[in-house]
Formats: sequence, structure tokens, C-alpha cells
Amino acid sequence: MESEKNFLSEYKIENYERPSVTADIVAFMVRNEAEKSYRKNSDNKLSVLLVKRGCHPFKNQWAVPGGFVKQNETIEECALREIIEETNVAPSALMPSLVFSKPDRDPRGRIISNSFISIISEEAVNAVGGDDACDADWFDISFTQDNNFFKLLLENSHTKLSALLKEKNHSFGRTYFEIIDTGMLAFDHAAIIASALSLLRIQAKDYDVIFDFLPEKFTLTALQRVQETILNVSVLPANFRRKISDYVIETNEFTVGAGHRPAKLFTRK
Amino acid sequence: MESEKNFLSEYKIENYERPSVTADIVAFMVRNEAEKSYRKNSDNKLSVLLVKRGCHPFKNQWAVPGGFVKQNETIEECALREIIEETNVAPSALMPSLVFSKPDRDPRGRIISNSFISIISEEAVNAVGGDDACDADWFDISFTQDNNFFKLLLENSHTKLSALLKEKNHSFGRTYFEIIDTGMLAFDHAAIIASALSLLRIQAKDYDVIFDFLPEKFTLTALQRVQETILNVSVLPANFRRKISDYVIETNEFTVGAGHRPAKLFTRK
DNA sequence: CAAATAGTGTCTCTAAGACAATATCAC
DNA sequence: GTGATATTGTCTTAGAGACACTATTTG
Repeated sequence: MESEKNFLSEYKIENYERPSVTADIVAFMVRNEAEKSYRKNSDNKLSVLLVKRGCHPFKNQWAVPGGFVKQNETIEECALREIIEETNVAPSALMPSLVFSKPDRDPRGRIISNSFISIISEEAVNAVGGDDACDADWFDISFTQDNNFFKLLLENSHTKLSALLKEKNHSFGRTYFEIIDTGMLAFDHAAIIASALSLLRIQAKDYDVIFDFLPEKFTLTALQRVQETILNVSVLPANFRRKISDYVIETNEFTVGAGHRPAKLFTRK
Repeated sequence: MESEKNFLSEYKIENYERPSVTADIVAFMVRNEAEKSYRKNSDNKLSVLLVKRGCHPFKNQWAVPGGFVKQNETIEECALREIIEETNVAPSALMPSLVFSKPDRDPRGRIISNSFISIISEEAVNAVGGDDACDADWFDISFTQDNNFFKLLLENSHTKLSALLKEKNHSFGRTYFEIIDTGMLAFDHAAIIASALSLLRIQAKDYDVIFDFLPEKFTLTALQRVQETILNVSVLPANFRRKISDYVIETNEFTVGAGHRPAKLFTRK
């Protein structure tokens, strides 16, 4: 009887069919719009990081950042490495989303994409400043449903991408999308973004992921705006505060010079 | 400037590092214990399908069923194919769980595991009968927490496997496990099972996945037992019925010959 | 004081949990 | 009738939503 040691020394992994594997990261940020009028709080926008592809396939089209998994790293490590390479910032959260594995999803051949959600605070992004290369940019997201169809609109000051998706399947709380129109996004990245966003919304409901969009110390109003921006709803401040009180600890610090009553700063519990 | 067509004709995917990729399926069933005493309803047990490995590595140890993804199928199709090969039954639900990708998780080399939860109704399993091969069997699960440690006990009439895990991380509602003791399960399958079970429990809370454990027509008590078995809790029948009423449609049929008041049969809404 | 946001108190309504009571079968 | 499960009704309590009100700052 063959021993396990002998078996392993004879085993040639390259004799078997192997796909390529990538980690692709949908990086979200909630950012403040430029302030409109004196003393008013600014509006927030949910935005996602896209990179303009410099090489084939889909050259010059926009895609979410990502790359091939190396032999000595986990897919999570790969995702973290790729998003840091792209932004120069360590994300405050990284969470697996879906795996995309249709055999023909990439014209180069069999490439399986492990998609991730990463969350980056605006403060962190501003600290490193924009990469002048201009091949990466944040796009404001609008994601609206009309019956079984979803319209994904990604927009920055130069470019507007509009993808159309259809709900293929809704099971166990997750929505699975089929692409009707890629909106000039590379590969199946329209579906990757839509899936990530619908997962982000699920998570944002239970007061978990929303903290990662803000610096360590924050006001309750800022936290409320993050949740409202992600979920595209609005709630009454009194009720939000009652509910969130279980998840935060108050500090002795306050905002200053805002032109109205100072707000107490809180930290996450 | 090179055209995309030229680029693709020159592109050799085999020049790049590629891992092997598997789909591994944690198949759950809720089964009735043998009835103890006259007229009493039987207890239920949550059980999971394991196969005894016939070849190296981990020869003769127990593992969850799975196999390598073929070039022309998605990982979901692979998972479906593998679980049907093993059970001769199409599962009533198949849902992605986590991806396991530690470079050294398989002694044969770099193999990434995409884990899935599948749910099979006891009725369907009984219909095809047990595979005499005896290399596959259902194990009753007990999964208990003691501070940050989790004990996973898998037991059938012949074998008892006891694995120990530690909570590595709890983020975004999911628990990530580190294996302390494999309990003689192959590879990192103790963590794959633990992760799947903790996801199953999350899903079972919102009256979704529980239907897949039962045939099309079922009694509300049976449905309640499924939820109680998975979550290891007990609820008052009156409250369960009030809550579940939104998710079911009553039929005109009743159970017969149970030795007590007949129960109305329902279907899923 | 005006404008704006920060923060508190409380009323109502709904949903969850507990528990009591009734219904219906096989023997 | 007895023993068992099936099913309904209702009391109490906790939480969500709505809304009115007070507090504090800058100019």
C-alpha cells in the first residue's frame, strides 16, 4: 500500500486543469459633497473606485481594481495587497462578496474572480492625496431598481457610465445579477459592483459596516448620514440616536467652529 | 497600437501561476430520530454528509464531498455536479459559503476551496436509499460554543469525530474559524463545516432556508422543529405560527393517523 | 436675534414573548 | 376518557416611528 509520502512526491499538480484566479475589489467610500451654503451640513455621496485599464483586454475601459492571486498568498491577502497598491491606504474593512466563474467571463481564458468589498474612509483617502496618474478615480454611485431591472450609474466629473442589470435570482438574502448592458465597464464588473453594493446595503442595515467609513472619532449625525447615503433612505435623528446608542461610546470631545451647536464625538464600542 | 484581437491571440494563460480550484459542499439534512414512544413526535437532528477518502492525502479520513472545477463549468455547476454524484439527489438549495485559500491547506499544492452549503430534504434522501458503498454517511452535528472556542462534534452509529476551533475573527455577521484540533477530519474541513454551519444558522433565523429541509407540503410543527433543530433553541408554537404565517399558504390537506389531532399541511409562499 | 444643527422627551402603534384555553385524533 | 399534538386568543412588554421641544453655537 502506497504511503502518503510517496503519493505526494509523485503528485504533479500541473497535470490537472487549472484556472487562473483573481481577487477583484469593490472599494467604497462615502464622501462629502462640496458645501453648498453657509453653515449647512454637506450632502454625502457613496462612491466606488474604478481604474482605467491600460492594457488589453478592455483597454481604456473602466474596471474595479484587482489582480492575480500569487502562489504564496491567500485571496484575502491578494485583495488587501491590490487595494493598497491602488490607493496607498489600508482599507478599514475588507469582506468577501461573491465568486464569479463563468468560463467565458474573460476573453483571455478561464479566470475566476473572487470579489471583495473594501471600505475606505474619506479622511484616509484625502491624507494620501489623489494619485496624479489619473488612471484611477472615484465614481459616485446611483443604483436604482425598476421591477426586476437595476440601473447602475457611475459618475465623476469627466465620465458617466450607465449599466443595466436584471435580477437573475434572489436567494438567502443575496441578489444575483445578470448583465443586460455593461455600460462600458470591463468584463462582468457591472455585476460585481451591483452584487457588492447589494451586500453592502444588507450589512449597513445592522449598524456594523457604517463605522468603517468614518475616522475613529465621529459625530452621530455623520454616522447617520453614512447609513442614509448607503441605504438611500432617511430616518429621524431621535430614532437613529436611540438605536445607535448600543454601539457607541461617547468621548469628552466636541466639534468646533461649525456655526451651530457643537456635536459630541463618539467612538465605536 | 496593438489590437485586442492580436493581444488575445498572443496571450498564453499557462505562462502564469495558476492554483487548482475545488468546490466543496457541506450538505445538511434535518432528520427524524427513531420514534421513542407511542404517539410522541420524534426528535430531530441536524446532520451533515461526509465521505471517507479512498485515496491520498488524508486517506481513510472523513471529508466533505467536493472536487476540482472543470474548465467549462462555473463553481456553482461544479458544486451541484459533485453533490448529485455523491447523493443521487438534487439539493433543494445551494448557497456559496466562504473561500478557503491558505497556500498550505492541501499537501498536494496550491488548491483553493470554494465552499458551499447544500440542503437536502430527508424525504429525497430516503427516496434514493443509502449508497451501499458505505464510504459516504450522514453524521449528526453538535456545535457548541465556550467563550472563543467552538466544539464541533460529528457522530454516526460507527464513528465519532470531535474537532476544536477558535474564533479568529467576527466581522460583518460572519464568524471566521481557526482550527485547534482537526478531530481527524481531512484538510481544513473542520473550519469549512463550522463556517457553513454558522452561516446556515444566520439564514435559518429569517425563515428562508428552513423550507428547503422539508418536502413541498409540510406541517407548521415540522417547520418549527427544523428551525429549532438548526438554531438549537425552542420557541412557543403560538408565536412561531404567528410569525411564519406571512411565509406560508395553507392547503386543504391534513396529516392522517398520527394518534392525535391531524395537522394542516402548508406550502411555501 | 436668526439660522442652523445637536440633542431629549414622550406618545402611539406594532411586533415579540408568555401563557391560557380549546380542538381533534387513536386507542 | 386519556394522552398526545394542533390551533387560537389575549395579556404584557419592548422596540420602532413620529413629532414636539429644548440647547448651543457663529455672525
